[in-house]
Amino acid sequence: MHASPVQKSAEAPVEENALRALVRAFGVVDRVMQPYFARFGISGAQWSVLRQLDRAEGEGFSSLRMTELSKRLLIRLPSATGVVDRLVRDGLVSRVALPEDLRVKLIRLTKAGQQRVRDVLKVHDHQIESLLAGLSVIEQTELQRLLTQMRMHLETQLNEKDSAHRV
Amino acid sequence: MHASPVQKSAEAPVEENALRALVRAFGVVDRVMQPYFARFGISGAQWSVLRQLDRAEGEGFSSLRMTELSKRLLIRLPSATGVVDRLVRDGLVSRVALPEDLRVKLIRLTKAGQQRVRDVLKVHDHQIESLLAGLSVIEQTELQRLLTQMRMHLETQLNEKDSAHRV
DNA sequence: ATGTATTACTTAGGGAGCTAAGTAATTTAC
DNA sequence: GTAAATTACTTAGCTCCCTAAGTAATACAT
Repeated sequence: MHASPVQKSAEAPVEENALRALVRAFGVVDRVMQPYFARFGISGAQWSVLRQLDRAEGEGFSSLRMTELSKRLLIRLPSATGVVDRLVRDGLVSRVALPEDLRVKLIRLTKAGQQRVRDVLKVHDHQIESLLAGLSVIEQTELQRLLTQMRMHLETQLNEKDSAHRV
Repeated sequence: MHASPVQKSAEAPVEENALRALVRAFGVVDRVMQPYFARFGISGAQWSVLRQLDRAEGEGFSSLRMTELSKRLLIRLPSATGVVDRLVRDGLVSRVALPEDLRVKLIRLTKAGQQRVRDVLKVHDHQIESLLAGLSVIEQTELQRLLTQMRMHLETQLNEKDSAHRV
């Protein structure tokens, strides 16, 4: 009945804690970002698409095909179809066929989509900054390095398994 | 200064990269873990529930109520309801009413659920280790520290907004 | 004691991710 | 030149997360 003593810390191995920390941090980030994007009438996933298209414009491409989009977003093709469906429905993006290859659908920002991107960008840096205000810039850089290193490792692992598959 | 032809402010601020790194890392972790858990006939979310219940047993509680479960999992109550529904359907967990307060539903592992936890635990440490093999133990610890610090900050921020709400 | 709040949980409905199984269009192979 | 394979994308069906709106059961307040 005395609840005070010791926490009995379950000694979960360090690795488990790092992973759990990742999952939890992501969960919280997600819960903060969702209402933020909702103010603009979009979701986080939708913003990712809009930003990629905007970025593509900066690189001189006025549109992206679905495969390219899904690669850049690190999601599977069917998931991309869904997000794009909703963006089309909301008039922020349009699907255009590529004449040379009718299988390909090019996705591009509509005027409204471009405007939406501008609206978000106006306050975006500020939002991101406040999200990460709990860490110093040096810590942010370190965090990014560690996460990227981890991701690289995992992607290698994933690819290996993929090929093993095919053997 | 130097900065070449100045990439149009593409100076993607550090913060954005740290956040993106987080989102991407989580995505990849998720894609690795999903097939892993699938081998045991469960999902990642289901594993989280099973593990919490197992952990609770270790702490001397043979069951957890929904609110407690959702708090531990850092998800909202309705989300917990869904996961538990599927675990009940699959016979790994059971819902029992608390006589003193009929609003409360106690969730506990069934025999099959306990067995499933044991099956997973047999290989779990190894799996987690291989996931994080891209980082040294020191790096893992640092990553965990940074993520936790970041999460704390965000949770504070969330709570503040919640209260602002109610004012 | 009785009517109102609060609490614990579920239901309804929407977005997003996944895999597996379509459907066209294009390429390759014979 | 047609049949088979491949490619690009969509559809179907599942889990999981969310918010908002129920529904009971319990607590509170008069």
